[in-house]
Amino acid sequence: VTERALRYYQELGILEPSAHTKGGMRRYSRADLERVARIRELQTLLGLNLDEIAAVLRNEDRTAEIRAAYQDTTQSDQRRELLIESLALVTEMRQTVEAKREALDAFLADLDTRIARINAAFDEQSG
Amino acid sequence: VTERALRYYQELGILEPSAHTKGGMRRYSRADLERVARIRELQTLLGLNLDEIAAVLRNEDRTAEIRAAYQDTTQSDQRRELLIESLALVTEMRQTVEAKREALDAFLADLDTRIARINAAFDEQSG
DNA sequence: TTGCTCCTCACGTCACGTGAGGTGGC
DNA sequence: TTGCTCCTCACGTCACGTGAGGTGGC
Repeated sequence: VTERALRYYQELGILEPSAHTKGGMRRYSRADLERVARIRELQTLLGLNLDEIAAVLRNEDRTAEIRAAYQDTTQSDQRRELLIESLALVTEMRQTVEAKREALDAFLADLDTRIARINAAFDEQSG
Repeated sequence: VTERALRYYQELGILEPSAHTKGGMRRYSRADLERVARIRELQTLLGLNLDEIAAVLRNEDRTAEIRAAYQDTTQSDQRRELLIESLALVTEMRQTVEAKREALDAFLADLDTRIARINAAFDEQSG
């Protein structure tokens, strides 16, 4: 992951360096880098574009907020709303991931039959 | 998959329409469309770029050729070479797919703990 | 103080998307 | 014969890659 990518994520508003030096240099914390890793994971594993990733990250940030402010019991209605929203989003993502995994399994099975076929051709040649 | 994509694949030499009308219109056979499906599968599931896909397709085309010309026993040495090459390529692909599947499994497990956590928060709220 | 790193434009790339305008076959 | 489909440029887009040239902090 290059400098350019980090700047591009910042430009899109999905990654803000947690600190700047007085000279204007961007400082990335460990949490920032984990966020970068999350972005790349969502890109490569699920094939999401940066708009979709922005939506996922927004939701994850909000649920993290709820968890952090769990003491204040006053707004339990709003909290319930956010829990419902999170559950819907995560469940939806789970389904797409599950579908992708099944497709990958089918792909693997196909590769295995190819390998078996090639080995059979070898045997036929030797025998 | 749009017209533009088909033309682009043709431009790169990875998909040639199997026939043309006298007027110059491209005719895609069922085998052509299967090739397109293969291209998309390699793109979306494995994240290969069109250069890498070209290499995979070249190999698959050659192994298909070998299988088709299996009668002529004369060039058994060359055939063995191609079998070895194919086995290496398919085995390598199998490993990357396996790695991807394991990553997806880990991703699924993470989603499941998130779902469980949200449900626990619901229970805590109701109880 | 001197490199060196980081900075901001800005153009290039890959895999197409999307009209713009024109010819030719059911 | 008349639309309509397919054709070829050609510019736009997304997610960066890659220098070009300049300032500022160990």
